[in-house]
Amino acid sequence: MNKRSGIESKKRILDVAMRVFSEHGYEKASMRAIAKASGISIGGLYIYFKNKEDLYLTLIKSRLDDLAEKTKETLKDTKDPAEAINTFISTHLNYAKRHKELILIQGREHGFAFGIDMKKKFFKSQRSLMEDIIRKGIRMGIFGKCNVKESAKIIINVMRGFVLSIVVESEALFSPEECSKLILHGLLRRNNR
Amino acid sequence: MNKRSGIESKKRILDVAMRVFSEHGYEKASMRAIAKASGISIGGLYIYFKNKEDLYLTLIKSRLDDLAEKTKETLKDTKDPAEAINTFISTHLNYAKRHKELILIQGREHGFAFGIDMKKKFFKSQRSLMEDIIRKGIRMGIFGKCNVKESAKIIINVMRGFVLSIVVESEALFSPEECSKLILHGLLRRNNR
Amino acid sequence: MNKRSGIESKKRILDVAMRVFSEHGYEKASMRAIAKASGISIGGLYIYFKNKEDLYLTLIKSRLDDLAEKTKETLKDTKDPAEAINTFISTHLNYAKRHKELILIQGREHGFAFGIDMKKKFFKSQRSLMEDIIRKGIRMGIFGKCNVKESAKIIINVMRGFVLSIVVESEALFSPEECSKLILHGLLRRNNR
Amino acid sequence: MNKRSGIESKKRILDVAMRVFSEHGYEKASMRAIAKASGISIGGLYIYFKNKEDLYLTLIKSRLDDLAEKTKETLKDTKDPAEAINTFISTHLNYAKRHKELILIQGREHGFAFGIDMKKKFFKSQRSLMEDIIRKGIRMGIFGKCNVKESAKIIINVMRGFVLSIVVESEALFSPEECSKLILHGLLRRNNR
DNA sequence: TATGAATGAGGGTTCATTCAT
DNA sequence: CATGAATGAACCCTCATTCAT
Repeated sequence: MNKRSGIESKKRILDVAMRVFSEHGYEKASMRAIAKASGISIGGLYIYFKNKEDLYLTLIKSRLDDLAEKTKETLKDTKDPAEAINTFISTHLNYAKRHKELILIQGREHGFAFGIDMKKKFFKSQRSLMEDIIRKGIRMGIFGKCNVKESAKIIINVMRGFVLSIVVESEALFSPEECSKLILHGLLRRNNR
Repeated sequence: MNKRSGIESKKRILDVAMRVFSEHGYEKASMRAIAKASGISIGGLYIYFKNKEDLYLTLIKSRLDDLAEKTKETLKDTKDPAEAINTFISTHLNYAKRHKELILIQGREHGFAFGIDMKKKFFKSQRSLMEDIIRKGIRMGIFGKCNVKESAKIIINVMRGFVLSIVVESEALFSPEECSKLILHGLLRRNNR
Repeated sequence: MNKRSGIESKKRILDVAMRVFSEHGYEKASMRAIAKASGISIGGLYIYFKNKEDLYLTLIKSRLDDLAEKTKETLKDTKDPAEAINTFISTHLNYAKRHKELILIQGREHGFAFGIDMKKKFFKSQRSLMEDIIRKGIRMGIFGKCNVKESAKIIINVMRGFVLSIVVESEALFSPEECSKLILHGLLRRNNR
Repeated sequence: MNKRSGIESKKRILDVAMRVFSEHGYEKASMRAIAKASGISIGGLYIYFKNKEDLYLTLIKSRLDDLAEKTKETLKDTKDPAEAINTFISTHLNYAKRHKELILIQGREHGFAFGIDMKKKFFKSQRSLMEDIIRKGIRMGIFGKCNVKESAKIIINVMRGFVLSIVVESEALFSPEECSKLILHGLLRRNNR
């Protein structure tokens, strides 16, 4: 009814869809509900998005791109690898806390490979970012020798676990500071007196 | 009209359901499909399980109980905290790899709080197990001082992330050894030669 | 499990079924529920009754026969037609109040002609009983001239309406005395000074 | 994919539903059957009615409102209470004969209180209409003294019984004239010559 | 562009009835 | 006689998607 620019409508739909998807999960979120909450007709949805999956994927992609962008941005002028780890972790954790919906990314509701390539690509790039940091740390003599690839994977996975715990048990949320500390120093006591 | 013992049928259903749920996710897994794959009629399913949710929850609970049992068992005669960490991690990671379906546990499908109490309870108990290990390590002077609770949370979350990566990007799987190493030693170089 | 005589079991089933049918209606009453409440296996039900319909019909018939018997009994030595009307009405109304389940008789849940012949037969016989009373009253000069058949029908229908109101709106229940009075005297004022 | 106006479709569904419900009863009437007979898809039914119950209730309400309206209309300019009784009875009986489906109103299907409030309200209002008539008759000295409320109840119940007999045994139908006569004059002979 | 009525496959679930034990 | 696991058709309802307007 309201005359809106196409772009505006599309953005509006995406915003609403994020909310609806994160509230009900992919399967239970209905196009009808998204349409209604967007103030757009059902048919209207299909003007902007090929189908439900397309809408969902577009959504996820935009969020993932956003986080990737943010990460790169923040890391840009961090020289110290230890601090970079710190920054990386807190950026991710805070982003996750702010956009709980991201959990959806991981949701395993639909059969395999549902926008999975996109997600893989995202995680891969984040992993390689982390690898760079670690490698640099080792090169600079700040970090001990270790399997760079494996370590990067592990750290990325901590973040992934964090996202999950937002949903499953909020009391499991941990602080970015403690996380950095553990990742950097480990549990074992440093016997340097 | 095959006559099978009730127990046999129930077990058969649970096995098949695990497969179907993990293949399609909760929402997309249909009772029809489970029935067919079980070689049991649709109505037959409802003899053993009140409804779909009941079937799902029973499933998850058995797996969770199993892992909890296994963990406790393995940890029983481990004296060294560092080794305990090691054992804990490899037990979980290997279990997850063997029972990829466990991912379901984490799925954020259907509205909130869907068997979530059960899951919370499980994670809480695992967390407290981990806390005990860390506390013991500190008391013995093997681990450095740290926020026990936070550290436990983080370690548990690494495991959680691992489970997820099984689905999302198998190349992100990491080795239990490297994981223990990172958790124990941290990234920073030990400056005691 | 318990060894019971067949007759005893059959009676037990009928009693329970009456309760269950009247609580849930024919369609919603399940054989399973009747079996459970009877303490008899599902299969057991089918030993005594061909099927659900058979069970229902047997039930209704027994109640109807019971009421018919009771009516005849009570009327046997009533000489005065006016008193007979009185007796007839209060017998029916009280029976209905005591056995609310009778409503089922009228329940129109299933397609036409579901034990309808039996019901017709019952009402026909009650009607002819009433006709006899009225005819006798006219013959004796106590009742005024009227269409006997029509009047009988109407009176029977008052009873039928009463049964219904038990379910639909209990506040519509009326007293047998007032009913007899209306039927006998009518609304118009008697201008015999 | 026939495009019909919403109102047209809704009306069409209601008409068909009335037929189907009255033919099979609420429980046995299936949405599929109603859809098919309406020339509308199953899903289409749910555009206009929230669910089966809603469809049923809407149906009943419209009929009840219709009859209530008709009654009031007809009674409006009837001055003589005796004639009013006459009118009231024949209006109801004729309406019932024309719309046999009204029986549904009374059906005791599904658990208690299923649109029962609506029905109660209807009957209550009809009852109070009848009470007014009777009271007026007494005041005018045309009717004898009697318990107004009870009498009204009884008369309403005659009508109710009539509706039922349409289904159970059509030969029990009686004429409005005879009914009015009985209600007005009673069975007893008037002893004023 | 935009609408929303219409579709229809498919979902979870129930239940009368059968039959091997 | 008695049991109750098993069957499968049928029920109500949802929802992504289409298309005449």
